[in-house]
Amino acid sequence: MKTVGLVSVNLETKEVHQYVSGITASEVITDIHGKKHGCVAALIDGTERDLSYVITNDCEIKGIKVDSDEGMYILRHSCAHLLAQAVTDIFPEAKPTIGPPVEGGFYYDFAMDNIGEEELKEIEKQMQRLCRENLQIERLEFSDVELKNIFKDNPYKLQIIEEKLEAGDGSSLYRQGNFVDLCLGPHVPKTSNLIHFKLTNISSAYWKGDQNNEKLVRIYGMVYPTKNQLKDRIRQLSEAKLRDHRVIGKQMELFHIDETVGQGLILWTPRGATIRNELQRFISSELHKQRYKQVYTPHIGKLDLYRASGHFPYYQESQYPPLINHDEMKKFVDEGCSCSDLANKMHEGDFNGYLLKPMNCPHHIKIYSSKPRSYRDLPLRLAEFGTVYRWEQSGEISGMTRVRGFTQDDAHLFCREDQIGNELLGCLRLVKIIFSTLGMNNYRVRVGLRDSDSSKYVGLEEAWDNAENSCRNAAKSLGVDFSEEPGEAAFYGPKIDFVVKDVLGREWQLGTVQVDYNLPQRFNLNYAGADGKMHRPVMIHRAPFGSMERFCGVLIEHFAGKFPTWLSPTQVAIATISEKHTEYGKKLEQKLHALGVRVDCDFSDATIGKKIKNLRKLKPPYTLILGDEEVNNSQISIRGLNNIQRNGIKIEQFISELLEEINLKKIEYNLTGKEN
RNA sequence: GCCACUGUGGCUCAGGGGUAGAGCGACGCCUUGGUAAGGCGUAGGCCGCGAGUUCAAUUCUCGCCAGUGGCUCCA
Repeated sequence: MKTVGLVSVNLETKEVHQYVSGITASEVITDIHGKKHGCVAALIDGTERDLSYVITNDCEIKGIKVDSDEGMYILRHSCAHLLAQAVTDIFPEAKPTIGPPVEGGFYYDFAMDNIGEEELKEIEKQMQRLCRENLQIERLEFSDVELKNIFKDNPYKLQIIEEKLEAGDGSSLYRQGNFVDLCLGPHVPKTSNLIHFKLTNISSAYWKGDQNNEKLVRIYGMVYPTKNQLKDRIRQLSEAKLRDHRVIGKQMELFHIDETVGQGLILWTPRGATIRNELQRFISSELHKQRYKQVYTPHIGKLDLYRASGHFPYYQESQYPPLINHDEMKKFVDEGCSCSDLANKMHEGDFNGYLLKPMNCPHHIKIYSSKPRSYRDLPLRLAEFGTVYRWEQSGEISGMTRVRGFTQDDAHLFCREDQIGNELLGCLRLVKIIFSTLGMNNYRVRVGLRDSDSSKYVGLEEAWDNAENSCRNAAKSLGVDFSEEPGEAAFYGPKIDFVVKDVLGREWQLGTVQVDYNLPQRFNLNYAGADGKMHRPVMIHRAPFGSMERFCGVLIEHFAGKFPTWLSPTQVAIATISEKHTEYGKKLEQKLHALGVRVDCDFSDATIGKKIKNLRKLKPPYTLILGDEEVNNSQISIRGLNNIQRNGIKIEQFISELLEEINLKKIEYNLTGKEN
């Protein structure tokens, strides 16, 4: 062995250690951190390497801990290989394609016949066997010619090799037992490192994500360094399932979707409508404070309006087809006009039908232009809970979060160029008030800017600079993390999006604020300036909730149905011990109802335990228990949703505390204290 | 839109070529009970819709509709 001294710098401590050339990364890390170093790979001179990597030169080395983000990705990636090994063991004809780690887990796509749940179990078992065999995972280097020979039966891998050749990335191979896969690595050292895994579901995908390509079987899974982490995640997922707004929505009777009404069309049942109504009242009062004007506009508009706005020509695919009037319909029928003729005529503007509005802006623009405007009128802020209809792809539609008819808490601000900054600030302030009132603090802000391809965008360069700076400054003023994303602007202006993270870790784009130079131009909007000349206003579109439907869906999951009292469809439930207490209960119900409190009662002859159990399905913040004790002393006993109990409360005290909690829109249930 | 899977009383689900079952809920009676299921009984279903195969279809096949998980798209 050569005895060349080599320097390795431990990045964490900046200490310098000397080793004999030919030592592995693993040995170095063990020397520095001890045997239980918890590393799955090493970062050597900034490049991720296997622990078995042989060091022959001076370098900087740092262990990659399994529970770091990088370490988890390596673990997941290795587990994807393990999955592929098990699948090819059981189904020799299956051709592995790609299997990357993703956030929360990994997947692998195979060209093979469809499989079901039972096969999935079989694959899991085989993976477990392979883990217990504790196979070494080793890296092998081959020339491209050799690689092509190894994968000669797998056209997908061959394609990848070709592309890698082109990119000059070089290719390597990883082997565990009799299984080899094309991969750059790094990987964990042994299959036993992967034992805490679970396959989660089977789905389908297309080669390279293109539906013109072959369809592949995709298997998803997750893996963790320890059994407890895996168990925690499984528990978290099953809890998240219980929070699913589609499940809770049914249980609490918040909304209904009926296939005879139509896909993606929400029927707000009374209890859900209550939540929506409270939210709308809340936002209306904030709009009033910010000197918005509320308007109402119809659900349809003439096709020409949307030809002028550009919505009809550019987004026809995602709209409901236009409506046409009786006379025209009759004329076309008499002419023996086919559907495609009709479509062509519509497209060419031969007749003027109506469109279900895909956006509210054209209507609001017409309100703006309904009379001459001067600079003194600006900013003009027009708000509407405006319902719009869009033809979402059928496979995309889901619960309340992806629908075809939805109501935006929309507004359009018409302002002067120099007012943009202030207006944006106002918009963001509004969003912040709303989110913080609802306790939704896990969100991030995305500022969408233009990229270098100027041909994609309308409006003047200087105007864009101004708008982008205003967006940036407004986002900064919020005091939350924000990212600037070039290329994410709309063609008509930069935008600020609010992305909320739910309990499952999924992200939902809710609120949005967008600057628009396009529509004022298309509709030739103007105002008289102080200089006596006509100027063009700028528009800002903004919707803090996005849509009432999606927002309520996300809120249901956010609160797991346990809404704060001011929002809860049932604020107080009343359960009596026996028939003797019904009269007292009814009086109390009337009193609360008269004060605007939403009450549900159970005066039936069921036992108190049963009544509580049944009422709990409505998730009322407070359940009042009324028996002899309470009736005789003009008292109540309160049982909270958190199961905390308070007895012997005077009715007047309860009412004043309850009303205070509702009026202040408190998030916590104050009357029964905090859960332990 | 594409792929796979699913569709049985209000809800959750079992069953399966000979026209249907459970639990919860609803309703009625008994019970008058103190904090997550008291007892007994009754009603409720064109087994998603339409065709085909069959002596016979809720069950098998095809088409459609809808839901679920993905892919793709999202002004």
